[in-house]
Amino acid sequence: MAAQEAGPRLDDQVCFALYAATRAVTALYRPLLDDLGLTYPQYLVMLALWEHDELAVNELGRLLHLDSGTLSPLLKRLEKLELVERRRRADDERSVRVTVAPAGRALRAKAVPLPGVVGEAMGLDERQLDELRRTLRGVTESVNDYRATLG
Amino acid sequence: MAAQEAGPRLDDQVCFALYAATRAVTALYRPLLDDLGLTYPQYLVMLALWEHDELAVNELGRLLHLDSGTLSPLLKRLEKLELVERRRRADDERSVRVTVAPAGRALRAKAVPLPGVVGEAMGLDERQLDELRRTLRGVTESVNDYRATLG
DNA sequence: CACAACCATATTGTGCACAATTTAATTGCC
DNA sequence: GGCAATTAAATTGTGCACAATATGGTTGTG
Repeated sequence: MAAQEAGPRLDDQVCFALYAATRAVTALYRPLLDDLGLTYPQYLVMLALWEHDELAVNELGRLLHLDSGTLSPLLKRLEKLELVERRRRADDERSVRVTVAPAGRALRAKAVPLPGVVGEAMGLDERQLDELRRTLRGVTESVNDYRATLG
Repeated sequence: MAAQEAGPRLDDQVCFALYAATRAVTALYRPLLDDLGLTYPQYLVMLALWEHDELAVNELGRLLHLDSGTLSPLLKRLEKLELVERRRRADDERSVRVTVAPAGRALRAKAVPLPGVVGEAMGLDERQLDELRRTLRGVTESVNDYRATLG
């Protein structure tokens, strides 16, 4: 009954399944996003900005679970592409507000078909996609709560 | 009926849920793996080697879906830590076979409790974990097949 | 007002991922 | 045997992630 193996096995790990699935999906996005001139993390930032139109760096970080070490250089690249604008707030010079530039707004139309393509490639129906998303959000929240009890 | 939004929304994206869950789980692993002196990708490599004892770099790449650009420097770091050994095959000098060094074998015992901790932190029971793993593997395979048809 | 505590962002350094190229060895074909 | 095609790793360059630290601005307290 007891496993002969003296340790954890690669294929038993849910974490590896997660890791592999994430990389497969972002690899699928890559050629599609190439047409928009974006990387996948840049695409996520644009998604957040298209929805909110204006966000401080720390608000973006809260939405995407990313810190300034990741976001600062990424936002500079988006700025150089003229997709976003960054401006220090007049009433609090510590804070940088990020807004969508005209070229960034125009890009949104090209992003509309992406989720459809990716959803189809995943081979799940609407209900399964919904359940997977719910499960993953539960895992994320549960793991982050658990981490908070340690750190 | 039709969405008012003119584009995809961040929270609707299964891909973002995947991305967030993967990063949360690897962040949970990080302090645990610090005790073993490993990063998460290095841990995956050790998992594969503990199971197979000897693998060529391209076999390792097939198992983990990684290429030599990622694996070569990673394996050199593991070699410097004296956890693995790398040796060119005598009968085919192109191929590098990677084996577990004594210190790497000893490390396996310390890795045994990890999956239990992580499983618990995810807040899913055995059956749910199993289903999630199966779903994720299906997604990975389906997406990779889809990518292959694009070429 | 001075100044410590705090806050938001930026910078530095390490280690993945991955595309593209390079190097070196092997195989296939004549 | 000679030589093009193929194969396996390694290298180079870009862009995340993230820890640790630095920079500069703001707030609270005496």
